[in-house]
Amino acid sequence: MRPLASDGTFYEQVYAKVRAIPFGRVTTYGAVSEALAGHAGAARTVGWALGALPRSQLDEVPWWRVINARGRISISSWPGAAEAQRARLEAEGVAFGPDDRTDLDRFGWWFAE
DNA sequence: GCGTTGACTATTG
DNA sequence: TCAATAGCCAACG
Repeated sequence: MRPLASDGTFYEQVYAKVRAIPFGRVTTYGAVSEALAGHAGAARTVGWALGALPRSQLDEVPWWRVINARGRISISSWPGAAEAQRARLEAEGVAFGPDDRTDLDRFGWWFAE
């Protein structure tokens, strides 16, 4: 994997990575960041990139499969996004615990697994 | 080219 | 487990 944006902007690569997440699996912002930039420091940039995701791409990029390191949804981008994300994940078979947390040991997916 | 901005993460109390 | 802090990086204005 190339170190950084060489085939487009960083967040376009984020979109490509997110598209690679298989059905029924989730990953973390830090994992995407590490897969792209080689370190987890750009995790915020990943979130920022997904926040800049155009509506036309919302159905093509499975942004809902990207959550934080705790297996939790902490979206504040647009209202109702967290509920929509949870609904989509549950539709894919991803179970949420009583604390709205997913089991990363079961549903977590890493690019270098 | 610089300062601000975040859908983050790790650490500390 | 939660809250506050600090470090982090790329895009935007």
